Amino acid sequence: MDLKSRIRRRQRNDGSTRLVVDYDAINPAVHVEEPTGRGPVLERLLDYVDPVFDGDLPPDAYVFGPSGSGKSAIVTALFEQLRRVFSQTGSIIHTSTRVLTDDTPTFVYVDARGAASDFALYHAILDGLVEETVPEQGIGLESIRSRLQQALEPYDSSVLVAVDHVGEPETYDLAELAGRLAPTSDSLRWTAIGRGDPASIEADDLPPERIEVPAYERHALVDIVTERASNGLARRALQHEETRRLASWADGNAHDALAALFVAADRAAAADRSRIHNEDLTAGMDGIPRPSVPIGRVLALSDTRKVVLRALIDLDEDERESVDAATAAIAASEGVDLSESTVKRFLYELAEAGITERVSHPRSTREIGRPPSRVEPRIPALVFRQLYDLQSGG
DNA sequence: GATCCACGGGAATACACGGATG
DNA sequence: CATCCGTGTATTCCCGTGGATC
Repeated sequence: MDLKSRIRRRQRNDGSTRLVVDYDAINPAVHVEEPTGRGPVLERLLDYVDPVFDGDLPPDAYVFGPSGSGKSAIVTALFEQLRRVFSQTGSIIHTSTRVLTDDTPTFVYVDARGAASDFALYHAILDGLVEETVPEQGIGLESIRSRLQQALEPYDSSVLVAVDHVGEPETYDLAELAGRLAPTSDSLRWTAIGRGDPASIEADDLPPERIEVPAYERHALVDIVTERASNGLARRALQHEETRRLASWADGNAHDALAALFVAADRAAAADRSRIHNEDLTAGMDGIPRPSVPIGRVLALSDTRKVVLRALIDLDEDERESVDAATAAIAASEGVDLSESTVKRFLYELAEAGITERVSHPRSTREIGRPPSRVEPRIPALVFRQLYDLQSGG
Protein backbone atom coordinates (compact mmCIF):
# COMPACT_ATOMS: atom_id res chain seq x y z
CA MET A 1 0.00 0.00 0.00
CA ASP A 2 1.38 3.41 -0.85
CA LEU A 3 1.81 6.20 1.64
CA LYS A 4 -0.97 8.35 0.30
CA SER A 5 -3.46 5.57 0.72
CA ARG A 6 -2.25 4.82 4.21
CA ILE A 7 -2.69 8.43 5.21
CA ARG A 8 -6.07 8.63 3.60
CA ARG A 9 -7.11 5.50 5.38
CA ARG A 10 -6.18 7.02 8.74
CA GLN A 11 -7.79 10.29 7.85
CA ARG A 12 -11.12 8.74 7.01
CA ASN A 13 -11.14 6.31 9.82
CA ASP A 14 -13.86 7.45 12.17
CA GLY A 15 -13.33 4.62 14.63
CA SER A 16 -15.72 2.11 13.18
CA THR A 17 -14.28 -0.63 11.06
CA ARG A 18 -15.86 0.08 7.75
CA LEU A 19 -15.63 -2.23 4.84
CA VAL A 20 -15.21 0.50 2.27
CA VAL A 21 -12.46 2.79 3.45
CA ASP A 22 -11.94 4.81 0.31
CA TYR A 23 -14.37 4.81 -2.58
CA ASP A 24 -11.84 6.51 -4.84
CA ALA A 25 -9.54 3.52 -4.56
CA ILE A 26 -12.13 1.20 -6.08
CA ASN A 27 -13.56 3.76 -8.47
CA PRO A 28 -12.85 2.58 -12.02
CA ALA A 29 -12.68 6.17 -13.25
CA VAL A 30 -9.91 7.14 -10.85
CA HIS A 31 -6.42 6.25 -11.94
CA VAL A 32 -3.44 5.50 -9.76
CA GLU A 33 -0.12 7.25 -10.14
CA GLU A 34 1.84 4.12 -10.80
CA PRO A 35 0.03 1.79 -13.17
CA THR A 36 0.76 -1.86 -12.48
CA GLY A 37 1.48 -4.56 -15.00
CA ARG A 38 2.13 -2.30 -17.97
CA GLY A 39 5.88 -2.43 -18.25
CA PRO A 40 6.25 -3.23 -21.95
CA VAL A 41 3.65 -0.67 -23.02
CA LEU A 42 5.28 1.95 -20.87
CA GLU A 43 8.62 1.25 -22.54
CA ARG A 44 6.99 1.56 -25.90
CA LEU A 45 5.50 4.92 -24.95
CA LEU A 46 8.79 6.14 -23.58
CA ASP A 47 10.48 5.20 -26.84
CA TYR A 48 7.85 7.21 -28.61
CA VAL A 49 8.30 10.36 -26.54
CA ASP A 50 12.07 9.98 -26.50
CA PRO A 51 12.75 12.97 -28.80
CA VAL A 52 11.50 15.32 -26.09
CA PHE A 53 14.61 14.60 -24.07
CA ASP A 54 16.55 16.29 -26.86
CA GLY A 55 14.12 19.16 -27.04
CA ASP A 56 12.27 17.84 -30.08
CA LEU A 57 8.72 16.72 -30.55
CA PRO A 58 7.69 13.19 -31.47
CA PRO A 59 5.31 12.69 -34.40
CA ASP A 60 1.56 12.60 -33.93
CA ALA A 61 0.42 9.24 -32.62
CA TYR A 62 -2.56 7.07 -31.94
CA VAL A 63 -2.64 4.99 -28.77
CA PHE A 64 -5.32 2.35 -29.00
CA GLY A 65 -6.62 -0.69 -27.19
CA PRO A 66 -9.79 -2.31 -25.97
CA SER A 67 -12.04 -1.02 -23.23
CA GLY A 68 -10.55 -1.24 -19.76
CA SER A 69 -7.03 -1.97 -20.95
CA GLY A 70 -5.54 0.92 -19.01
CA LYS A 71 -4.99 3.41 -21.82
CA SER A 72 -6.14 6.40 -19.82
CA ALA A 73 -4.37 5.15 -16.72
CA ILE A 74 -1.01 4.88 -18.38
CA VAL A 75 -1.22 8.02 -20.48
CA THR A 76 -2.37 10.23 -17.62
CA ALA A 77 0.40 8.83 -15.44
CA LEU A 78 3.00 9.35 -18.15
CA PHE A 79 1.98 12.89 -18.98
CA GLU A 80 1.76 13.82 -15.34
CA GLN A 81 5.29 12.61 -14.76
CA LEU A 82 6.68 14.25 -17.88
CA ARG A 83 5.04 17.50 -16.95
CA ARG A 84 6.49 17.28 -13.48
CA VAL A 85 9.98 16.38 -14.62
CA PHE A 86 10.20 19.00 -17.32
CA SER A 87 8.77 21.80 -15.27
CA GLN A 88 11.65 21.32 -12.84
CA THR A 89 14.41 21.49 -15.41
CA GLY A 90 13.97 25.11 -16.21
CA SER A 91 12.07 28.13 -15.05
CA ILE A 92 9.41 28.32 -17.68
CA ILE A 93 7.17 31.32 -17.75
CA HIS A 94 3.96 31.03 -19.68
CA THR A 95 1.70 33.86 -20.58
CA SER A 96 -0.56 34.16 -23.56
CA THR A 97 1.80 36.55 -25.26
CA ARG A 98 5.12 35.13 -24.21
CA VAL A 99 6.28 31.65 -23.52
CA LEU A 100 9.87 31.58 -22.45
CA THR A 101 11.41 28.17 -22.49
CA ASP A 102 14.73 26.51 -22.71
CA ASP A 103 13.21 24.65 -25.63
CA THR A 104 11.81 21.86 -23.53
CA PRO A 105 8.33 20.85 -24.59
CA THR A 106 5.23 21.30 -22.49
CA PHE A 107 2.82 18.43 -21.92
CA VAL A 108 -0.91 18.92 -21.88
CA TYR A 109 -3.54 16.28 -21.23
CA VAL A 110 -7.01 16.93 -22.60
CA ASP A 111 -10.05 14.73 -22.13
CA ALA A 112 -12.02 14.98 -25.35
CA ARG A 113 -15.15 14.25 -23.39
CA GLY A 114 -14.98 17.72 -21.96
CA ALA A 115 -13.83 19.31 -25.18
CA ALA A 116 -16.56 18.45 -27.59
CA SER A 117 -16.62 21.72 -29.52
CA ASP A 118 -13.86 23.51 -31.38
CA PHE A 119 -13.95 26.26 -28.85
CA ALA A 120 -13.74 23.85 -25.93
CA LEU A 121 -10.87 21.96 -27.54
CA TYR A 122 -8.71 25.03 -28.11
CA HIS A 123 -9.68 26.31 -24.72
CA ALA A 124 -8.58 23.12 -22.99
CA ILE A 125 -5.21 23.11 -24.72
CA LEU A 126 -4.55 26.78 -24.09
CA ASP A 127 -5.60 26.40 -20.50
CA GLY A 128 -3.09 23.62 -19.99
CA LEU A 129 -0.39 25.67 -21.65
CA VAL A 130 -0.53 29.06 -19.99
CA GLU A 131 -0.58 30.07 -16.37
CA GLU A 132 -3.32 32.62 -16.53
CA THR A 133 -6.96 31.60 -16.62
CA VAL A 134 -8.52 31.51 -20.04
CA PRO A 135 -12.04 32.91 -20.43
CA GLU A 136 -14.68 30.36 -21.31
CA GLN A 137 -17.25 32.75 -22.63
CA GLY A 138 -17.51 36.16 -24.08
CA ILE A 139 -14.74 35.66 -26.60
CA GLY A 140 -15.10 34.11 -29.99
CA LEU A 141 -13.70 30.94 -31.48
CA GLU A 142 -11.30 32.87 -33.70
CA SER A 143 -9.97 34.80 -30.80
CA ILE A 144 -9.17 31.73 -28.75
CA ARG A 145 -7.61 30.02 -31.75
CA SER A 146 -5.29 32.92 -32.39
CA ARG A 147 -4.41 33.13 -28.72
CA LEU A 148 -3.32 29.53 -28.90
CA GLN A 149 -1.29 30.19 -32.00
CA GLN A 150 0.33 33.18 -30.39
CA ALA A 151 1.22 31.16 -27.36
CA LEU A 152 3.08 28.74 -29.58
CA GLU A 153 4.59 30.78 -32.40
CA PRO A 154 6.87 33.53 -31.36
CA TYR A 155 9.42 31.88 -29.10
CA ASP A 156 9.70 28.39 -30.49
CA SER A 157 7.92 26.79 -27.64
CA SER A 158 6.44 23.41 -28.28
CA VAL A 159 3.71 21.28 -26.82
CA LEU A 160 2.67 17.66 -26.93
CA VAL A 161 -1.05 17.30 -26.36
CA ALA A 162 -2.60 14.03 -25.27
CA VAL A 163 -6.23 13.90 -26.34
CA ASP A 164 -7.97 11.10 -24.53
CA HIS A 165 -11.16 9.30 -25.52
CA VAL A 166 -11.28 10.18 -29.20
CA GLY A 167 -13.79 8.47 -31.42
CA GLU A 168 -16.56 8.08 -28.86
CA PRO A 169 -20.08 8.94 -29.97
CA GLU A 170 -19.80 12.50 -28.74
CA THR A 171 -16.12 13.16 -29.13
CA TYR A 172 -14.00 14.00 -32.15
CA ASP A 173 -12.57 11.14 -34.13
CA LEU A 174 -9.01 11.05 -35.44
CA ALA A 175 -9.78 12.82 -38.69
CA GLU A 176 -11.71 15.59 -37.00
CA LEU A 177 -9.02 16.02 -34.40
CA ALA A 178 -6.26 16.19 -36.97
CA GLY A 179 -8.25 18.70 -38.97
CA ARG A 180 -8.44 20.98 -35.99
CA LEU A 181 -4.95 20.62 -34.61
CA ALA A 182 -2.81 20.37 -37.73
CA PRO A 183 -3.33 23.96 -38.87
CA THR A 184 -2.72 25.33 -35.40
CA SER A 185 1.03 25.32 -35.26
CA ASP A 186 4.14 23.40 -36.20
CA SER A 187 5.07 23.35 -32.57
CA LEU A 188 2.04 21.37 -31.56
CA ARG A 189 1.91 17.59 -31.83
CA TRP A 190 -0.75 15.31 -30.51
CA THR A 191 -1.15 11.86 -29.07
CA ALA A 192 -4.70 10.65 -29.47
CA ILE A 193 -6.03 7.86 -27.30
CA GLY A 194 -9.00 5.80 -28.37
CA ARG A 195 -10.61 2.43 -28.59
CA GLY A 196 -11.03 2.13 -32.31
CA ASP A 197 -8.94 -0.48 -34.08
CA PRO A 198 -6.65 1.18 -36.64
CA ALA A 199 -7.57 -1.55 -39.10
CA SER A 200 -11.07 -0.15 -39.28
CA ILE A 201 -9.94 3.45 -39.66
CA GLU A 202 -9.15 5.12 -42.98
CA ALA A 203 -5.40 4.93 -43.53
CA ASP A 204 -5.34 8.63 -44.41
CA ASP A 205 -6.75 9.49 -41.04
CA LEU A 206 -4.15 7.62 -39.03
CA PRO A 207 -1.16 9.47 -37.65
CA PRO A 208 2.31 8.09 -38.44
CA GLU A 209 2.84 6.45 -35.09
CA ARG A 210 0.59 3.77 -33.59
CA ILE A 211 0.94 2.22 -30.17
CA GLU A 212 -1.20 -0.64 -29.02
CA VAL A 213 -2.26 -1.20 -25.44
CA PRO A 214 -3.46 -4.79 -25.27
CA ALA A 215 -6.02 -6.08 -22.80
CA TYR A 216 -4.68 -7.12 -19.42
CA GLU A 217 -3.55 -10.65 -18.83
CA ARG A 218 -5.45 -12.49 -16.14
CA HIS A 219 -2.64 -12.31 -13.61
CA ALA A 220 -2.17 -8.59 -14.20
CA LEU A 221 -5.82 -8.02 -13.53
CA VAL A 222 -5.54 -10.02 -10.31
CA ASP A 223 -2.71 -7.75 -9.24
CA ILE A 224 -4.69 -4.63 -10.02
CA VAL A 225 -7.77 -5.77 -8.14
CA THR A 226 -5.66 -6.87 -5.19
CA GLU A 227 -3.89 -3.54 -5.09
CA ARG A 228 -7.07 -1.51 -5.32
CA ALA A 229 -8.86 -3.63 -2.75
CA SER A 230 -6.01 -3.27 -0.31
CA ASN A 231 -6.13 0.50 -0.72
CA GLY A 232 -9.86 0.94 -0.62
CA LEU A 233 -11.29 -1.83 1.50
CA ALA A 234 -10.88 -3.13 5.01
CA ARG A 235 -8.17 -5.70 5.48
CA ARG A 236 -8.88 -9.14 4.13
CA ALA A 237 -12.15 -7.94 2.66
CA LEU A 238 -11.54 -9.81 -0.53
CA GLN A 239 -10.28 -13.38 -0.58
CA HIS A 240 -7.74 -14.37 -3.16
CA GLU A 241 -10.07 -16.94 -4.62
CA GLU A 242 -12.71 -14.30 -5.22
CA THR A 243 -10.17 -12.00 -6.77
CA ARG A 244 -9.31 -14.70 -9.23
CA ARG A 245 -12.94 -15.31 -9.98
CA LEU A 246 -13.48 -11.62 -10.60
CA ALA A 247 -10.46 -11.30 -12.86
CA SER A 248 -11.53 -14.33 -14.80
CA TRP A 249 -14.99 -12.91 -15.33
CA ALA A 250 -13.69 -9.48 -16.34
CA ASP A 251 -11.72 -11.00 -19.20
CA GLY A 252 -8.97 -8.41 -19.31
CA ASN A 253 -11.19 -5.42 -18.70
CA ALA A 254 -10.01 -3.56 -15.61
CA HIS A 255 -12.91 -1.15 -15.70
CA ASP A 256 -15.47 -3.91 -15.48
CA ALA A 257 -13.51 -5.72 -12.76
CA LEU A 258 -13.35 -2.63 -10.58
CA ALA A 259 -16.94 -1.70 -11.28
CA ALA A 260 -18.09 -5.14 -10.16
CA LEU A 261 -15.85 -4.92 -7.11
CA PHE A 262 -17.35 -1.55 -6.31
CA VAL A 263 -20.88 -2.87 -6.43
CA ALA A 264 -19.96 -5.98 -4.45
CA ALA A 265 -18.24 -3.93 -1.76
CA ASP A 266 -21.13 -1.53 -1.51
CA ARG A 267 -23.57 -4.39 -1.17
CA ALA A 268 -21.52 -6.12 1.49
CA ALA A 269 -21.16 -2.85 3.38
CA ALA A 270 -24.89 -2.27 3.25
CA ALA A 271 -25.40 -5.71 4.75
CA ASP A 272 -22.94 -4.77 7.47
CA ARG A 273 -20.48 -7.47 6.57
CA SER A 274 -16.80 -7.25 7.33
CA ARG A 275 -15.81 -8.85 4.07
CA ILE A 276 -17.14 -9.44 0.59
CA HIS A 277 -19.03 -12.70 0.34
CA ASN A 278 -19.35 -14.79 -2.71
CA GLU A 279 -22.92 -13.71 -3.28
CA ASP A 280 -21.87 -10.05 -3.09
CA LEU A 281 -19.39 -10.66 -5.83
CA THR A 282 -21.98 -12.46 -7.90
CA ALA A 283 -24.35 -9.55 -7.47
CA GLY A 284 -21.56 -7.18 -8.39
CA MET A 285 -20.83 -8.97 -11.61
CA ASP A 286 -24.51 -9.21 -12.44
CA GLY A 287 -24.80 -5.48 -11.93
CA ILE A 288 -22.42 -4.65 -14.75
CA PRO A 289 -23.88 -4.84 -18.24
CA ARG A 290 -21.54 -6.23 -20.81
CA PRO A 291 -20.41 -4.43 -22.67
CA SER A 292 -20.70 -1.58 -20.24
CA VAL A 293 -20.35 2.11 -20.90
CA PRO A 294 -17.34 3.19 -18.84
CA ILE A 295 -18.38 5.04 -15.71
CA GLY A 296 -16.00 7.84 -16.60
CA ARG A 297 -18.01 8.56 -19.70
CA VAL A 298 -21.18 8.71 -17.68
CA LEU A 299 -19.69 11.04 -15.09
CA ALA A 300 -18.39 13.30 -17.85
CA LEU A 301 -21.91 14.02 -19.05
CA SER A 302 -23.30 17.47 -18.40
CA ASP A 303 -24.96 17.99 -15.04
CA THR A 304 -28.47 18.10 -16.40
CA ARG A 305 -27.98 14.90 -18.34
CA LYS A 306 -26.73 13.22 -15.21
CA VAL A 307 -29.81 14.41 -13.37
CA VAL A 308 -31.97 12.74 -15.98
CA LEU A 309 -29.91 9.56 -15.95
CA ARG A 310 -29.94 9.45 -12.18
CA ALA A 311 -33.73 9.62 -12.19
CA LEU A 312 -33.94 7.07 -14.98
CA ILE A 313 -32.10 4.32 -13.13
CA ASP A 314 -34.54 4.59 -10.24
CA LEU A 315 -37.60 4.09 -12.40
CA ASP A 316 -39.67 0.94 -12.21
CA GLU A 317 -39.67 -1.37 -15.14
CA ASP A 318 -43.11 -0.26 -16.29
CA GLU A 319 -42.04 3.37 -16.22
CA ARG A 320 -39.29 2.56 -18.68
CA GLU A 321 -41.62 0.78 -21.06
CA SER A 322 -41.66 3.73 -23.43
CA VAL A 323 -39.77 6.94 -23.96
CA ASP A 324 -42.98 8.81 -23.30
CA ALA A 325 -43.60 7.10 -19.98
CA ALA A 326 -40.01 7.52 -18.88
CA THR A 327 -40.13 11.18 -19.86
CA ALA A 328 -43.20 11.81 -17.76
CA ALA A 329 -41.84 9.93 -14.76
CA ILE A 330 -38.47 11.64 -14.90
CA ALA A 331 -39.86 15.12 -15.41
CA ALA A 332 -42.04 14.54 -12.34
CA SER A 333 -39.15 13.24 -10.25
CA GLU A 334 -37.81 15.14 -7.33
CA GLY A 335 -34.75 17.16 -8.18
CA VAL A 336 -35.51 17.30 -11.87
CA ASP A 337 -36.23 20.82 -12.99
CA LEU A 338 -36.50 20.38 -16.73
CA SER A 339 -39.38 20.53 -19.14
CA GLU A 340 -40.76 17.35 -20.61
CA SER A 341 -39.46 18.26 -24.06
CA THR A 342 -35.97 18.62 -22.73
CA VAL A 343 -36.10 15.39 -20.76
CA LYS A 344 -37.35 13.61 -23.84
CA ARG A 345 -34.65 15.12 -26.01
CA PHE A 346 -32.04 14.04 -23.49
CA LEU A 347 -33.40 10.51 -23.44
CA TYR A 348 -33.04 10.31 -27.20
CA GLU A 349 -29.58 11.82 -26.99
CA LEU A 350 -28.46 9.36 -24.35
CA ALA A 351 -29.70 6.52 -26.49
CA GLU A 352 -27.96 7.94 -29.54
CA ALA A 353 -24.74 8.08 -27.53
CA GLY A 354 -25.10 4.49 -26.43
CA ILE A 355 -25.46 5.36 -22.75
CA THR A 356 -28.87 3.78 -22.89
CA GLU A 357 -30.41 1.51 -25.44
CA ARG A 358 -33.84 1.76 -26.94
CA VAL A 359 -35.35 -1.68 -27.29
CA SER A 360 -38.27 -1.73 -29.65
CA HIS A 361 -41.33 -3.55 -28.43
CA PRO A 362 -42.21 -6.93 -29.82
CA ARG A 363 -45.47 -5.23 -30.53
CA SER A 364 -48.61 -7.09 -29.75
CA THR A 365 -50.91 -6.59 -32.67
CA ARG A 366 -53.94 -4.36 -32.93
CA GLU A 367 -52.13 -1.26 -31.77
CA ILE A 368 -51.93 1.65 -34.10
CA GLY A 369 -48.90 3.73 -35.00
CA ARG A 370 -45.20 3.20 -34.56
CA PRO A 371 -44.45 1.09 -31.49
CA PRO A 372 -42.66 2.75 -28.59
CA SER A 373 -39.34 1.50 -27.28
CA ARG A 374 -38.18 0.51 -23.85
CA VAL A 375 -35.31 2.47 -22.31
CA GLU A 376 -32.47 0.40 -20.88
CA PRO A 377 -29.38 1.86 -19.25
CA ARG A 378 -26.09 0.35 -20.43
CA ILE A 379 -24.09 1.74 -17.55
CA PRO A 380 -22.85 0.35 -14.25
CA ALA A 381 -25.96 1.79 -12.64
CA LEU A 382 -25.12 1.10 -9.03
CA VAL A 383 -21.66 2.57 -9.38
CA PHE A 384 -23.14 5.66 -10.95
CA ARG A 385 -25.82 5.96 -8.29
CA GLN A 386 -23.36 5.68 -5.46
CA LEU A 387 -20.79 8.08 -6.88
CA TYR A 388 -23.44 10.55 -7.93
CA ASP A 389 -25.13 10.53 -4.55
CA LEU A 390 -21.86 10.75 -2.68
CA GLN A 391 -20.96 13.77 -4.73
CA SER A 392 -24.21 15.66 -4.64
CA GLY A 393 -25.50 14.47 -1.30
CA GLY A 394 -22.33 15.39 0.53
C1' DG B 1 -22.30 44.49 -27.07
C1' DA B 2 -20.20 39.86 -28.08
C1' DT B 3 -19.80 35.21 -27.25
C1' DC B 4 -20.73 30.23 -26.05
C1' DC B 5 -23.84 27.05 -24.78
C1' DA B 6 -28.06 24.86 -22.70
C1' DC B 7 -33.14 24.86 -22.94
C1' DG B 8 -37.42 24.48 -24.89
C1' DG B 9 -40.48 23.97 -28.35
C1' DG B 10 -42.13 22.81 -32.60
C1' DA B 11 -41.55 21.43 -37.46
C1' DA B 12 -40.08 17.83 -40.33
C1' DT B 13 -39.24 13.14 -41.07
C1' DA B 14 -39.33 8.17 -40.13
C1' DC B 15 -41.71 4.13 -39.10
C1' DA B 16 -45.47 0.55 -38.58
C1' DC B 17 -49.37 -1.32 -40.42
C1' DG B 18 -53.80 -2.09 -42.53
C1' DG B 19 -56.18 -1.28 -46.54
C1' DA B 20 -56.62 0.47 -51.22
C1' DT B 21 -54.76 0.55 -55.80
C1' DG B 22 -52.45 -0.84 -60.12
C1' DC C 1 -47.97 -9.40 -55.98
C1' DA C 2 -45.84 -4.86 -55.47
C1' DT C 3 -46.65 -0.29 -54.40
C1' DC C 4 -48.91 3.57 -52.58
C1' DC C 5 -51.79 5.94 -49.10
C1' DG C 6 -53.69 7.34 -44.69
C1' DT C 7 -53.39 7.38 -39.96
C1' DG C 8 -51.19 7.59 -35.74
C1' DT C 9 -46.90 7.43 -33.22
C1' DA C 10 -41.98 7.77 -32.55
C1' DT C 11 -37.84 10.03 -33.59
C1' DT C 12 -34.83 13.43 -35.45
C1' DC C 13 -33.65 18.01 -36.60
C1' DC C 14 -33.32 22.70 -36.11
C1' DC C 15 -33.48 27.30 -34.40
C1' DG C 16 -34.91 31.14 -31.36
C1' DT C 17 -34.24 32.61 -26.65
C1' DG C 18 -31.81 33.66 -22.59
C1' DG C 19 -28.27 33.03 -18.87
C1' DA C 20 -23.63 33.77 -17.81
C1' DT C 21 -19.43 35.78 -18.79
C1' DC C 22 -16.06 38.69 -20.91
